[in-house]
Amino acid sequence: MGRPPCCDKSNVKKGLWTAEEDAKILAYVAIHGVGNWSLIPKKAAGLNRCGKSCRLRWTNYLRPDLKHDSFSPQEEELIIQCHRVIGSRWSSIARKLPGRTDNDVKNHWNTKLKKRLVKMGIDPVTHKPVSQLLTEFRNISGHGNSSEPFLRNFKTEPSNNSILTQSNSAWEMIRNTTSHESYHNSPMIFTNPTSSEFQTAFHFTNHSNHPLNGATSSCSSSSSSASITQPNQGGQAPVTTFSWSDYLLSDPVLPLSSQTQVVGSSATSNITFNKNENFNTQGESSSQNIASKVSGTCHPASSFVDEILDKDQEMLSQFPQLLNDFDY
DNA sequence: AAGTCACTCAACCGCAGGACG
DNA sequence: GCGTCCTGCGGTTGAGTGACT
Repeated sequence: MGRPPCCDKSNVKKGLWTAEEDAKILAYVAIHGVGNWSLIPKKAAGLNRCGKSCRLRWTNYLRPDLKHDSFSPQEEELIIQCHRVIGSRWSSIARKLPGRTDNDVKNHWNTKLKKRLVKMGIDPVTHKPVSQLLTEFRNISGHGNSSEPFLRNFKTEPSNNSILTQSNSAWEMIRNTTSHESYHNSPMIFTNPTSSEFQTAFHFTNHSNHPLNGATSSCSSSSSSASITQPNQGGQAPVTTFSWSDYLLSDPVLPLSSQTQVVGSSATSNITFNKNENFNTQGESSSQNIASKVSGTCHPASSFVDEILDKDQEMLSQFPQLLNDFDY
């Protein structure tokens, strides 16, 4: 038996809000304050809206402290940096941007920033250059031979065409690819971005002196990506020093600490997170899933997750202020 | 001028977690 | 411990609109 609906949906208005409805919300808040949204249909006469819908209207549009102008370059850069570190935790990102809502940030990311990164050859999920992802994928998939049909689907020359023609994320494709058959059938074409494109990209994502640069997380996004690497500057070949593929393909008997080196753990950061933030739930299950698919055993993946958890603890212990900035 | 397409963004949906009785 | 209510969150949808053919 499921949970009953929050209101009688057949009797409730949906869709865009009118000025009159907005006025009723404002009047209700002025009298009763924010909260108890479920009481609105009873207390605000003539407002035939679900309380949940009223709360959303207030939160995303009517709140007096909201900005309604377009995002500044500084705000956009902050969104990108935050997304690189914590992924699609829009409410957390929005708290760093006064006057912006999670919905604003999410929409702006999906409509502008994600596309911008893709155009620059940056995977918007991992924030790594697509070429680097492909290199790593070759390493873990055993498709290092360029004569493989899969790799022939990837152009390596710079092109004016879009970087990713059919996917928003190279990593998405890699995640979704579970057999050689699908590799071979993949119609996607990847191209290497030019150096200038990379330089433009890293204007946003990798200032060498940017205080955010050292910030790494066990889960760079909500996806299964879990590599802890820093993109290189200026279009040079990126150097992966800590990749989940290391765990998937390395000898599980050897101590992991001797096989990997984590970058950024000694750097400073002003992107900070609450200690209660659970970065590992999705990444853990996903990486284990990938591990099962790729290696047929879960040992390397669980070691990988353990290592990530350790590194998270290490990072947080080094930067106590990390525990305070994001409120949940 | 009309039709189509792509884009934006407000709003909806389902789920999860905390508070409370 | 359990059920209910409320709130918050992230993903998704679809109406509106402008650009393009």
